[in-house]
Amino acid sequence: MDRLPVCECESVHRDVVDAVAPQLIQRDEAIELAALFKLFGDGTRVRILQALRVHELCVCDLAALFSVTKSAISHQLKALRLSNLVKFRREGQNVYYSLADEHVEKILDLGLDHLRE
Amino acid sequence: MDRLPVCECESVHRDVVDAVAPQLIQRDEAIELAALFKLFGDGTRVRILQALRVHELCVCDLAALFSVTKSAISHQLKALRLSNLVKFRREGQNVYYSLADEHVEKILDLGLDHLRE
DNA sequence: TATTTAGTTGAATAGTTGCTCAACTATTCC
DNA sequence: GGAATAGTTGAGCAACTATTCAACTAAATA
Repeated sequence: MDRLPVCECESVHRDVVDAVAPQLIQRDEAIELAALFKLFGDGTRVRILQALRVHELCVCDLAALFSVTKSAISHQLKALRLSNLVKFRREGQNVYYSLADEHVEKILDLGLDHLRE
Repeated sequence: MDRLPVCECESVHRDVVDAVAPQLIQRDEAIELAALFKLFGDGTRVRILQALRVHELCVCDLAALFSVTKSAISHQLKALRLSNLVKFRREGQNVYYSLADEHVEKILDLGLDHLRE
């Protein structure tokens, strides 16, 4: 049985491919990883995360900082919340958001390093 | 003149917002940063990058590894190439791709750390 | 209880994206 | 030069995404 049902190529470097294949991450894990980075892949979310590393902020503060609606901020915060990139606490009518852990900051910094190098 | 033309909120923590605002990255830079992470935000591209950290590979090899067409791989490689995440060399009919620098690996590792912690 | 403000949510929409297909270029070999 | 194979590219399409809008919940205050 052919091990390459889709690719129409014939010049596959069989030895290299066979050596690389077992070292790859699983397809499902790759998709999870991509889903994580996807959260960093939007200008609004990146700005939210960068702001939260300076100080915890409520939805209104973030909306004011970026001149967007509370609704837009809240939608993005929900996505960040569901993936455990931010945490929050309610105090009266306000909900204060902050970064969930230091991974988030490290990822942001590495990205900036790459851009600025 | 009001400094917050869009946000309809009234409970903005003016002092905190004013303190945070000057520490934010510029909007344009946030968008660049998001564009960078967006490249890591697709399962196929993440798998390509993970494969290339093991060994340089030609388009055919990648297509075979993931059972997708050369065209799909080539489109994704183009995106990665344009953002300098991968480099390539032609040898005869083959074009061999490899990672452009160690930032790429570090970002991938941080992402995996976050998932696996 | 009624009112006000902060925040969330779902539906709708406009914009983006990843893949497929077909046509194309580049290189090798005859 | 002509055929074959590797790779690239652009158009088209289906799936996804970020925002807006309107309706909703939650807490404070009178």
